[in-house]
Amino acid sequence: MKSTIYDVAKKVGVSTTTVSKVINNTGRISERTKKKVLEAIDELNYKPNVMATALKGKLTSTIGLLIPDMANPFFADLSRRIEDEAHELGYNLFICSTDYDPKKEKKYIELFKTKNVDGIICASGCEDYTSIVQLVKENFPIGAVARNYNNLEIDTVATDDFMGGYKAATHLINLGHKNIAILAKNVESNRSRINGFLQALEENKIKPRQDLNFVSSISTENGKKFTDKYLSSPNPPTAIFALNDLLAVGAMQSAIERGLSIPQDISIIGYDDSFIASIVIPSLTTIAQSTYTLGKQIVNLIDAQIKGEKQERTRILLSPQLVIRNTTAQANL
Amino acid sequence: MKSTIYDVAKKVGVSTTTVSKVINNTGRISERTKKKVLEAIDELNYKPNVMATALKGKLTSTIGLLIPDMANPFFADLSRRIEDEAHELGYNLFICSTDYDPKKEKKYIELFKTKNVDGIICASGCEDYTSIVQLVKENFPIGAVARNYNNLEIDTVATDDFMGGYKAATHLINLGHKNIAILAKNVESNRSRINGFLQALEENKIKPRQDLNFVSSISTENGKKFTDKYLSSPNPPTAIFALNDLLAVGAMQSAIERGLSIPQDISIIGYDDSFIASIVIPSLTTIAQSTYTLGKQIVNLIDAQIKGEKQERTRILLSPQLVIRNTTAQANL
DNA sequence: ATGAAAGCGCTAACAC
DNA sequence: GTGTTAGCGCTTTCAT
Repeated sequence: MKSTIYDVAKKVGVSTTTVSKVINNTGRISERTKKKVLEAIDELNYKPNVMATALKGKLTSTIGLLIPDMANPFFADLSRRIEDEAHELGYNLFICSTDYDPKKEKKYIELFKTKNVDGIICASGCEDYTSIVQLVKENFPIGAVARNYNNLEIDTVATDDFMGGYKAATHLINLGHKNIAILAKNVESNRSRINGFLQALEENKIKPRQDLNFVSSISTENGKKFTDKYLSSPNPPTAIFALNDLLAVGAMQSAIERGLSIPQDISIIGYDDSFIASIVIPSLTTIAQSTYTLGKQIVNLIDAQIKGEKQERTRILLSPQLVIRNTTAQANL
Repeated sequence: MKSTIYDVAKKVGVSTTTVSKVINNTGRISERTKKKVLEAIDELNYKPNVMATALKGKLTSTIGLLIPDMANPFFADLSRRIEDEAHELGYNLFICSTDYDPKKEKKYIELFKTKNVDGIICASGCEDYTSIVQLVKENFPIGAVARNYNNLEIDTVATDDFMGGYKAATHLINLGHKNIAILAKNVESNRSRINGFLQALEENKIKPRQDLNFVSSISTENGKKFTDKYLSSPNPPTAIFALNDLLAVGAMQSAIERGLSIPQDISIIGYDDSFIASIVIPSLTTIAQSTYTLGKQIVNLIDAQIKGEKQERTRILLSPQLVIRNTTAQANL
């Protein structure tokens, strides 16, 4: 049977109060009894019952993590980084995949609350983020990662999406591309990237294509399907900017199936620099977001918030990096 | 402030016992009061406090999941399936990555216990599984997925590794390959696959290569490195059996870098059929394990165990499927 | 420096 | 059909 604080108290011959005090390092306890209590705890292999502690209003050392989909390599990677840093700081993680569905998001947030999580990290990027707003209002410890809610005062660690789009476009433009198609899902982060992309086009007096259609979900299948459409249009692009590596791979498949050589006949650039970017052949030029920094920073921000160490909110915007590999080259005009 | 069972009781004008009874559907309550209580619960948006319920010895509706690495696509996928089925049944998931380290496994299991999880699903596959044995002894609800502890009486859903190895070898042998190298990590599941592989070789009177070296960790880098070694040996293989798709991709990279054509010059077969198998070009022939079935079944098994619905343990062995794509062809002798 | 006692929110005998 | 009461394991005043 699991030993309780009573067992420890009885064994040492003190009250549970005393034991509680040495555990929490509160009040004043003589070195002698402290030592004896510690020994007893060790011998009995006593572990405080989190349920009971939580019931008394203390923390549970648990964080809830909301992501769109664990099976998406970028988020799998990000989750792993968050997990590592969270464990480092003594937290356990509840992870829930929302599939960009605000209903699921809401349901999971309620779940998190009934389970008394100390804080919530949100990377889910639902278009309707009413639930998040609500949490902020309640002053519940919450942070956003890889998402940038501009109008919300919330701890944030994200990459600069506008800059990412700008960098991708600039790279392609410098290679002589003027006819660039876009592969994207219609979510806020992607719209920012597209704005950055358009800005670079404008600065170079290049008129954007008018046939942008958003994919319904992020998958290689959709990347392929939409690229097929672009390539069979009357005015096929010489380059494709995919706002996710998975979509980029779909674009590659489409091009190859049509007998096009990458990057000689068509340039393709992805986004995220997930591991698949270095796996595909030719390896994918892409815009990198550091899941490591993203994960580490947000956990520390949330931790500080939970501990009440800071009142003001912090917004960290990381600079995305262009990683040039083998899917982009001089435009073949 | 969050409302408690007392608030509900007061509002309706009954005792907390009555409220508790309608919540748990125990005892006998008149339809009239039942209805009134339910209404009050709704109005106050009352949610039972899990901590308090758990303290009374009830379940927490939480399951702990142990996997080697969330960033590994196979396990990311499996986790997602488990997550979906678990939510379906009303469970929340704690996920921890063990990196095949028994120390971490032990630590996380203790963590799970202090957090009062109802059960644990283990896919971590540590060589030293003392902690798992201990759990079984304690009669703690536990199940193994994608792992087959032969000598342990434990709920299990796994694919038949021996059969998987056998099928891979047979496919290659039928294509005329006699000189096949292996890429694997030295863990139990892989050793079973290799045994199946060797069995097929023996049945066809083919002598296995003697230069098998296990990789220290599963990565494309290691797949590439070890394939480099095989291909520069005096007697390079005509086919490679990689016990993980990631390793297979590394093998592809090595072959391509040496100017070999796949599958004309060398055949490569992977394992798992994770999404990367259909992403790489040429797409990868591989042995498929159904993460969907694996995940769904183990969660149901654990659920039944938690609810005390079954005493005997079940071992489900799924049949792995050969998925022929474009990296295997007739041996070029 | 230590302990008695109340109470966190809930459930389960047991009584009526 | 409903309520009284004790207690799950712990923390925290408030005494001493």
